[in-house]
Amino acid sequence: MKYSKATNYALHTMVYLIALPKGNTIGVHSLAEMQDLSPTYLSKILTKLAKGGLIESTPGVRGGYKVSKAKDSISFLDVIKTVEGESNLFNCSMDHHEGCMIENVMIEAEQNMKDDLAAKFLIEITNKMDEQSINNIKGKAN
Amino acid sequence: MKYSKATNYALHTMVYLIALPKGNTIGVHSLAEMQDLSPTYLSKILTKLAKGGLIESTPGVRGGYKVSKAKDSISFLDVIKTVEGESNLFNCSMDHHEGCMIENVMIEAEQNMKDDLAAKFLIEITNKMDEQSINNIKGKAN
DNA sequence: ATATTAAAGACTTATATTATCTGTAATTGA
DNA sequence: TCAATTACAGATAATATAAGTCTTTAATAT
Ligand code: SF4
Ligand code: SF4
Repeated sequence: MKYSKATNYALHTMVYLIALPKGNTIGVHSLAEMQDLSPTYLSKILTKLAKGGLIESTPGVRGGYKVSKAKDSISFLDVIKTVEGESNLFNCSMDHHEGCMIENVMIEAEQNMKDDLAAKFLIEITNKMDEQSINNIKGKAN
Repeated sequence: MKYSKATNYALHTMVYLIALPKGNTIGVHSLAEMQDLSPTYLSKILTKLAKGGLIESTPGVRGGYKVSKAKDSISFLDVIKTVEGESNLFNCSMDHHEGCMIENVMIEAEQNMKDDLAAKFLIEITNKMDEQSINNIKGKAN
């Protein structure tokens, strides 16, 4: 059981987007280049984040992506939920779920993780980025 | 990201083994039948649990499996760790991990889940099984 | 108009999970 | 000793999911 690479890419991308000056956008090409991955693949992930309401996009010349919420309000959980989906880590395929105690235990444990992830904000990561990286990103903004 | 079916099978199997009278063993055939799955596949999972020290096996006629620790000491985490392995949910493939703050956040969140799973014991599930199920298992002991 | 950008869908490839098949070794009991 | 029973190991196959590519379309600014 592992988080997908897509989650990794999404988290890093969000950190970059948060580092952008307010209102600026950056294209998927630059974002992919910084993470050394294919733009088309990252594009899918960005579309997911956009549909999830975390970022917004503008097509066309000088278009790109920017965050669509207050930068200090975006939690790790927000990103992970959007990319990985909402379903539970443990899901039994049987159909007599009512009152299942095994599921209850698993769901409760998972909730502890989620609570923690909901209280951790990406801006904390961005705030600790070094000056050079920040300037690098700003330089790539549209 | 999901827990594997193997984890589900392992948890149920452990509940059954804990329900057995102390010292009794039960074969993989019966355990698989109760969960409606292939004995050979379950066998692999049981071997893993045995190597992990949670259960012990005796081959040969009237052999089978039994728990190898105090029944009230076996936690959900014990089982999950044995089946799913020890690696972290989030693992970045880059090689500059030192002091990575993203990883720190993820690992800490995961630890909250693990702490909870380590405090939940399978015997609680067994204790709440109905009489009929318990007797069914006892009847299949060797 | 044209260049640039995101979005969408079909498709392929890679990887992990799930499952089966076959054979071997250990143990019991007749 | 012999036969039945059981766990164990390894190869293989089947399936599901994730990861990544390719191509086309649509929107936008200059
Ligand atoms: S008891 Fe719960 S986990 Fe077990 S088979 Fe039923 S629903 Fe699934
Ligand atoms: S900062 Fe952390 S998560 Fe990001 S690439 Fe480096 S090691 Fe991986």
